[in-house]
Amino acid sequence: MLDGKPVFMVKLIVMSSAASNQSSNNASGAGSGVAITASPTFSPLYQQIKALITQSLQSGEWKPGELIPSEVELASRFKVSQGTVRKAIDELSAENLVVRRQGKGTFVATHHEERAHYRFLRLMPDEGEAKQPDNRVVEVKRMRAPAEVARLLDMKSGDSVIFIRRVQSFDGVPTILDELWLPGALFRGLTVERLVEYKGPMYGLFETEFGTRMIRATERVRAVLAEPQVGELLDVQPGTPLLSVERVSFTYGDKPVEVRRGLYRTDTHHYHNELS
Amino acid sequence: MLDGKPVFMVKLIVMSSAASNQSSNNASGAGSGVAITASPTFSPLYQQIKALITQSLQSGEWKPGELIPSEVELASRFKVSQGTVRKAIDELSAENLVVRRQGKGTFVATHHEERAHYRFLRLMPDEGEAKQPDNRVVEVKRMRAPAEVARLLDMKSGDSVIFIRRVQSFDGVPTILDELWLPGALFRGLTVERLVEYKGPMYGLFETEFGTRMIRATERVRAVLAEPQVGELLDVQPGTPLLSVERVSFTYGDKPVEVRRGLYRTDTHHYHNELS
DNA sequence: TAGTGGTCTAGACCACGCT
DNA sequence: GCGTGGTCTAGACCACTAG
Repeated sequence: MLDGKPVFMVKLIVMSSAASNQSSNNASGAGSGVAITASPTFSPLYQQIKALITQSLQSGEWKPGELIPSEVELASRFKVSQGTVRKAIDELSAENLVVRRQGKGTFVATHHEERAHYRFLRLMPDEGEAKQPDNRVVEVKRMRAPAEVARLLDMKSGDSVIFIRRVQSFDGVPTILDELWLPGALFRGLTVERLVEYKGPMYGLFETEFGTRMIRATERVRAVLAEPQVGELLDVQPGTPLLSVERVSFTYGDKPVEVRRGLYRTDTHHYHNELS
Repeated sequence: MLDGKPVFMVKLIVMSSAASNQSSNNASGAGSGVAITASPTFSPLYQQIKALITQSLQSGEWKPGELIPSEVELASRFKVSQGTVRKAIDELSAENLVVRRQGKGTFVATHHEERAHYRFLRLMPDEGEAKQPDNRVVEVKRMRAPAEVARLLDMKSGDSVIFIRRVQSFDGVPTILDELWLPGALFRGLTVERLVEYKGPMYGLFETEFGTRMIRATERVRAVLAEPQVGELLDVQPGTPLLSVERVSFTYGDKPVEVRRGLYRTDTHHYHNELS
């Protein structure tokens, strides 16, 4: 593997009589292969394989929804055992980067699936099943990044961002007011028309049309009072208590690519969370 | 394993020439051992091992903080390979029921550790490191379960519950007002004195003094306005927006054992969440 | 030095989905 | 029937901890 280009550790394809094996103090727990480290930071083989697979995901070699090579093929490609590849994919699967389907193969995760639609939407109805909201895009414009947004997006203040404001309704009741800031360079060509035309989750649009896949996010939730302008959009009195949800979303390499501020009505819905 | 007492599947210790192996249509993927099922519900061996270990945790055979038998010993006890035990413990570890420590062994998880203290407290300061709050117990009393509480605790309405009200402060600022309802039968003898005396997290007290370990919880978060009585306890004006966090905590076997309603000030703190 | 969990391998069979 | 992921085993060596 690695064609002799060490990252942290070089795995030598030596099956026996390892002459240069100076019983390293920092080796992997390999069985048949022998491994030594080039630096004090130890990294198991399966983590290196995981990193290599992640690179292929990030580079677009395997696109969302597509089938990736089977475990046996990856094992032979990387010159490791299937078990090692398996452990790497286990972690990728746990991180929702990849989805395994018994009998079919392993697929790159995509936001175009039922199961993904509610992964980032924690607002649930108090009674009954979760439903897909209706979207109404209020505004899309290009602007200069406010200082706070620029800081969160790891950009310079004043850099170009795309700003979106939209309202989501459940059963005709406006419930979520979202404001989004996206790096202008990544989302060039995003217009109100394309947003409105597109059916399905917005992250699906970002993934398919702009090649940016949201992987994880952090949220900060607060209680606030509805301002008059907000009250109009959400059809509530000014002073109504609302949840303020500040989200920062990340793509591969922990790169922030979205700042979102949502205001949620919680009279018939609640923000659901599992602690474990 | 199981001494011939089948749960879902019987693992026969037959190493070769399995005469009675009628090529079952629903067997485990065993290598050397042969396995057949007694019912149509298939359960992998490691899941059965996991269930057995969980039983020992639940029964108190191994108490919180204690070392459990090593993987090799469990493997020999259950007559399976170490790899199978390992996979079972992997899952228990992922569920925070157990903590692995390389070179030392596997320990029963406990709320008496640094790492556990913040597992169920999602309120974080906007700036700086998380700190342990100061507790002030306002009230402890025995009462009859309100209908809603009884429903959530899987009890009959009117059954005895213990009610606790307390205020938690950060840097002297009252920030959290908690109201708790606990099943009276499980927490008999819980008094305001014992709560006040006890240093450390409340779940640690529950675990040590009452033998009930909280494993997971669900929360429903809403935005509400401070009532006058609440405003006094949290030192805010009536009408101040607060987070309302309704928690139901579960112990082994998904049994609900706590209903908690927290009101959080979010002027200098926020409810933190990771989406992945 | 002994014992524990952590990594890695090789090989076997099973459940599943498709052709 | 074949290929995929899922389970299980046996054995090896490594990293870490403690006596």
